Amino acid sequence: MSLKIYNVLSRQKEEFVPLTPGKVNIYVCGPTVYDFSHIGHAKTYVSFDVVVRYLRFLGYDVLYVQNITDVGHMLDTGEDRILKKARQTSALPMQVVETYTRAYFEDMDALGVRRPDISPRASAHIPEQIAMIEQLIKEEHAYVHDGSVYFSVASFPEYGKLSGRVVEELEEGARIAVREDKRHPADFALWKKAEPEHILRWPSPWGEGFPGWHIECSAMSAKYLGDTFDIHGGGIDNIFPHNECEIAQSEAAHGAPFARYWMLTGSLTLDGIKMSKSLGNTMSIKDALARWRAEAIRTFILSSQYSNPIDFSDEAIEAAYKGWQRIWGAVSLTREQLRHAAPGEITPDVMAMLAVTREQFIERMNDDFNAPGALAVLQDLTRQVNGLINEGGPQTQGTLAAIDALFRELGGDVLGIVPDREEGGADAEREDGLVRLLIDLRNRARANKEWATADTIRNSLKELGIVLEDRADGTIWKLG
RNA sequence: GGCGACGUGGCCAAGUGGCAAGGCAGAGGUCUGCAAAACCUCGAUCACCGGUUCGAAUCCGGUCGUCGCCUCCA
Repeated sequence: MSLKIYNVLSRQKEEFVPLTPGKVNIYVCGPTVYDFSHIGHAKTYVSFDVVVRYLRFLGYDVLYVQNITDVGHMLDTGEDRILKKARQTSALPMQVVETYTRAYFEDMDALGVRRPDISPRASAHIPEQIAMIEQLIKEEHAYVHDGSVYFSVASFPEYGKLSGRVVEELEEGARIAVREDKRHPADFALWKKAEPEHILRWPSPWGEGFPGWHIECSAMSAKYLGDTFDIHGGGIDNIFPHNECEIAQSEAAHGAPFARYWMLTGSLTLDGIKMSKSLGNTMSIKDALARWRAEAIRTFILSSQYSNPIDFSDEAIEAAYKGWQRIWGAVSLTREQLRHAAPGEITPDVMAMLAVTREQFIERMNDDFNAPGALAVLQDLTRQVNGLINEGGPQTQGTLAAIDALFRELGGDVLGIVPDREEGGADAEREDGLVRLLIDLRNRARANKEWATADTIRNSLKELGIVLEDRADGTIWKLG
């Protein structure tokens, strides 16, 4: 069975056939760096992280580009949001940009999101954007008015094909501000003339100004991925106008199809309400990471299909965390057993079971990256491994190593929820040694039926976040 | 008003024509010094109405409801 992707452009699931066999070029709309990233960003970027990880798992040579918007993203007051932040914090605009770009990568790193191959900044691609605008003017898809340049929606009949919007209806909409300088209310800015107080400015054929928000994605995706590329991703909330404008600009300028598959992630609500800067009900990734470990957040996000909306709540993420603990418990148990397992080959039964698991996992992921289904497969594996180790007696090195390898491959490499080892930094080994020493002392007490001493050690460790579990074959510990 | 998603057991959620995955919570059991973990067992006619079909959660029509977008937002 081959990979199928739900293509928003065609509104149906399609078999994925890359432009160039074996290679996938993918572009995902990145963040505007004027504030800390929130858990909505986490949903989108964790989702695409898994998409890219899975494509690589399948053997594709993936080139993943994700922009950093550091200019041109305006508020409806006409003020650039980065300039606004700079003014509020008495900082230079590029200081603001640098601060939040770094914070964004820190957050993504902490969430286990692998970095894109290229993270181009809008401000570093002004010449490319100007060149593209000139091309659009030449092709009569854009016009100049008083130092600004607008894209003419009327010149591109397919405008609206992604979002299902119809230009005529937009015209009637009362919510689109009619600007004197636009020929059509739906026309959008490619280049804006900079007023004297606007610090972020560049020279252009039309005078000093700055690029419109949409053009960066068109210019930078073309530069790094080509006029036509395989997958374009982003959050569903940007389908209109942003994504629609990208398509119009790119296809009008290049005379070639833009992205072939459009994948858009569902929005995230917080306690049932849409999270937005204007409403003020946001939760930053840093806040979330202070309360839950990254794997719990990833598991929560991957518990529903990427295209569906999800609601973030304490109950929901707690349930996801408990579910993750089951998987992690089986992985830890496997690795613990592996420390002193007898040499030996993998048994045929286990080999067959692992092969079926791997097959089912791939089947689920091939169905439009069905991560929830893939998680269910890992839960089945978890149940079988627990049964095998707890009831099936001691397992050989070969068996345990194969189980561990499969967890690493599917849960680790693809989903990013099974770490190579429990975190603990440089002191991890020392900590492990100390805990094992305490376990040894406690077990001597238990042998003498000194239950009070044994329980004191266990309870004290629990307060430090270390949980002991007495098994028939020995005591193991884990972080609670 | 327009566009688009969605409504599956207490909660989350997979499943696009053929006996309804998985997780969380709950109940009972096994194991255990106790605990924890684990394992076993137990639960849904899939919002409602009508239609197509031998057969529908899945297709079609309608009703009700929730959410997102249309203005900055991943």
